[in-house]
Amino acid sequence: MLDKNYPLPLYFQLKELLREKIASGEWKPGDMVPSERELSEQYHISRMTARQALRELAIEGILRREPGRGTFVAEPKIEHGLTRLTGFTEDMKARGLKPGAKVIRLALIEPPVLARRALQIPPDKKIVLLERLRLAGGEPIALETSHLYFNGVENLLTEDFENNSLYQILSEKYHLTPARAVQKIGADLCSHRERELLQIPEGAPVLRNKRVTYDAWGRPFEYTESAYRADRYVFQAELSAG
Amino acid sequence: MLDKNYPLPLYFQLKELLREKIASGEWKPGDMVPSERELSEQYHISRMTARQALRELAIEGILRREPGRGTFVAEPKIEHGLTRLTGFTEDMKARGLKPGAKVIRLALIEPPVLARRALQIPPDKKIVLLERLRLAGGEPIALETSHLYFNGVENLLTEDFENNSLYQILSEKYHLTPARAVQKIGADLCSHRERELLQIPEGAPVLRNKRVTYDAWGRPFEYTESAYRADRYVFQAELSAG
DNA sequence: TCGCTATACTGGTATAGACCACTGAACCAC
DNA sequence: GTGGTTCAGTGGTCTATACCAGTATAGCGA
Repeated sequence: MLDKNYPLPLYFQLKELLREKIASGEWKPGDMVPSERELSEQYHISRMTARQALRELAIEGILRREPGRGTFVAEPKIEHGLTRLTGFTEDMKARGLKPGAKVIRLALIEPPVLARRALQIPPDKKIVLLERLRLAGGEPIALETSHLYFNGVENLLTEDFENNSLYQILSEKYHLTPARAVQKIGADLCSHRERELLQIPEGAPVLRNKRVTYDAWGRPFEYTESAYRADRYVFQAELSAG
Repeated sequence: MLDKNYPLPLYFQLKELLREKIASGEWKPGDMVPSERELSEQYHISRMTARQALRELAIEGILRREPGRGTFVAEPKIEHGLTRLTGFTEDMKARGLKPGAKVIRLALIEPPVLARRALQIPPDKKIVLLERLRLAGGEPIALETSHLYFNGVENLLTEDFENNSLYQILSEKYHLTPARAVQKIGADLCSHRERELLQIPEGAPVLRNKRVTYDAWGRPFEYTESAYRADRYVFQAELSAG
């Protein structure tokens, strides 16, 4: 029941109550929830108060309102995918998998052409190349080749990239936080090298991802090419109009 | 001024009016906008109506509300690199290519399981299946299989989908505008059927895309599976932090 | 059987009034 | 000056009521 003397607003108490009904499974996706008028009568509150609770739950994506029909429990929300900028580690955690990494190569090199162009690197400058086999639940998922370029990038050569997320190290030790990224996603057949490292059959498909990451001032600092096992990984994207 | 007889709701008219003040630069970021009570007196509307306009603009990130102080014009947003929701036609035009389509199948059918689940279709209801070979510059690019379900969907059977965009027809004739979509992008090898239609070699990779599209009320109305030629197409996404 | 209409719902919009907690400034006593 | 009180103004919450357009259905009439 709702309590007028409780410090929390009535509409907020009602929200929690409705949320609980859905979380407990008493109301299932697609079910109609009581109408605004029913709720106002049942809990002795005004229609506008019931309305505010329903409206906010609808904005949160928990309910779905249909004029003339009623208010319904929405289908379970799928996690945000593409629009949020995350690295492999955070990505895997969000999918409920334990992320891992095996460093294959970590070196200061002359940048390849694509990286030089993407990161706008002047001639004679070197970059750090970090190649890692990415694991989830102990299984190889992707081969990640990162090209990094910023002031003092050579300090990265002594970091431990097997037990730490790249973005975590960049953020905590170098005050370099990714603000924006552009990525291109394509399909391809695996190369011989990828075939061996990812333990997939010859001629198996892979998802290729090329990503350029920018800091808060719009400076590109990371260009990463990844090859994901197609049988273990899909990109998820949420699009919106306008 | 606001017009009670105008078909658009008063709070909506007020929103547009306030938006205009901000867009024109009359009100700058950080400025305080008139209080709810001032607006209700000035435009001869109730406080709740003014409140709804202010609340929605705050949700959109255009205004910032501070209890006890007032409502202010928000600082311009930094992010907003959201992926835009478009169909194949608009997508190809944006890439500077001439889009085309060849209808392979257009029929009223029992929905397959995946479509039934995605579109929340009750038993015994039929849907429209539209299978098209999509072209760009005369060359086959993708095989698109759309499942459509909404009130009056059977009228789609007489539409011309070779010379008109699906979203254009839905929007203009059925007042159905896509507001949100969730898509999953993966890689795979082409099937025999795709191989023939897309004119690619056996064992060639394809990009697979499964998309569920929702209208402004959050109702799913389209579930589309597409297979893109990997040698002709890449998805591009812009990500932002936070 | 088919199509229409009346009816009872729904959420959306709108009004008018009320009290609350909080902010900030003016004021006052020390 | 400093610390308190008062007070007007703000957004937040809440009640009660009203009408609208859209939806679903039961029942009637041809």
